[in-house]
Amino acid sequence: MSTSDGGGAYHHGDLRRSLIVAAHALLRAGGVEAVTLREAARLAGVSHNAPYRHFASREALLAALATEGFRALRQALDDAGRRAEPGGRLTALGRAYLRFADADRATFRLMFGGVVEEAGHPDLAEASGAAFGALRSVVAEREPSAGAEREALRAWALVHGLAHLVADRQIDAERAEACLT
Amino acid sequence: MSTSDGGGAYHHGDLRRSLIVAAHALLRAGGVEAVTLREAARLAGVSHNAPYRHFASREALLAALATEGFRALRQALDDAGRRAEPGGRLTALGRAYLRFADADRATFRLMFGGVVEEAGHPDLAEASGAAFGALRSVVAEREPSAGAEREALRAWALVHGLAHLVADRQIDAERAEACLT
DNA sequence: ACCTGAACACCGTTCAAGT
DNA sequence: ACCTGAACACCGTTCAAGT
Repeated sequence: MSTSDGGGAYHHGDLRRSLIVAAHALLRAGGVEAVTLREAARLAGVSHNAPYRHFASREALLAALATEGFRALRQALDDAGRRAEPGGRLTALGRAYLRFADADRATFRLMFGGVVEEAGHPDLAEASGAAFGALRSVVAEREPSAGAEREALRAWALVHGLAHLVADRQIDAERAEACLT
Repeated sequence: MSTSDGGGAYHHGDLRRSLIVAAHALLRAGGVEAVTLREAARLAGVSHNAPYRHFASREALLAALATEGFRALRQALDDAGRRAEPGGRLTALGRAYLRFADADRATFRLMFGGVVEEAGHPDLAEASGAAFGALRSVVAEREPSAGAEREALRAWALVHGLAHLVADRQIDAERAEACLT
């Protein structure tokens, strides 16, 4: 009801969301360093100070972006896993992982760039844990033998490394996908 | 002669180097966002404007840090390759790569974080190319068969992914090294 | 609750000088 | 050549108000 009642007094039914959308646009366009509270506020049409009602600091806004990124990644991994036959599940998840990195390089880098530390951002830690959990469980299901943990870690690292190389434009997404077997 | 003649008029025989050292300390202590020209100048004992004699912009300073990082990485890879027997060369390089990421996480992230683009920084592009070349040549020497390119890329991605996981503190360096076989 | 304007200490960058 | 001080437009963050 608060979203569409058209009241004129407050600009937004959901300023928090507007700020995240604006910040995401800034992130995609110019990387982390282009994400500023003041510019996000400008894009959302509010004063430079309004964001503090929703984010305690610039880092909190960045943490929210990273959190959304991990949720989207987890969603993509889950969808890929559901659509694949059991035998091809790991490859399907790997492809989804690589496509995520390729489609939103800036967010991928924010998620893994160390600018926001998970400590002190429980939502972020939870979202990141959930995304890794989705990947790990599928890896584990394919490697139930002895030495499974090491093989699971290798598979994870391979996908993760390929994703970084894709995000850094060192290789293109197709070559990366061909490495998944 | 200019380094130690103790002339009092100019603070430094090599302000450029002093600034890089200062910026590196800032990078290690607080990540990319903590690297500012003004603070580096302060640490070097010069006015906030002096750095512009040596770096055209903040990004140029960051590019210099990344360049030094790639040179150090290349050095570490070369040393590791020289010390290893031919059969264990790839593993040795992988270990050196992981140790580099573990020892200087912030620089590793700067090198691969996308904040500085290689285009427009030829020194950086050259240093990065040289480091990758060292890795690639050893990978290629171990995989001379058909499908070699794909296997080389897999090996590279594995090491790179492990290094990122180490830099992000998702796994520790020992577990990562155990994955190199 | 949610928003605003003024204020403070920072930063990158430029300019006009000084030796 | 190399350095300085003043200046400008930004930014994060805080404070005192307004509805």
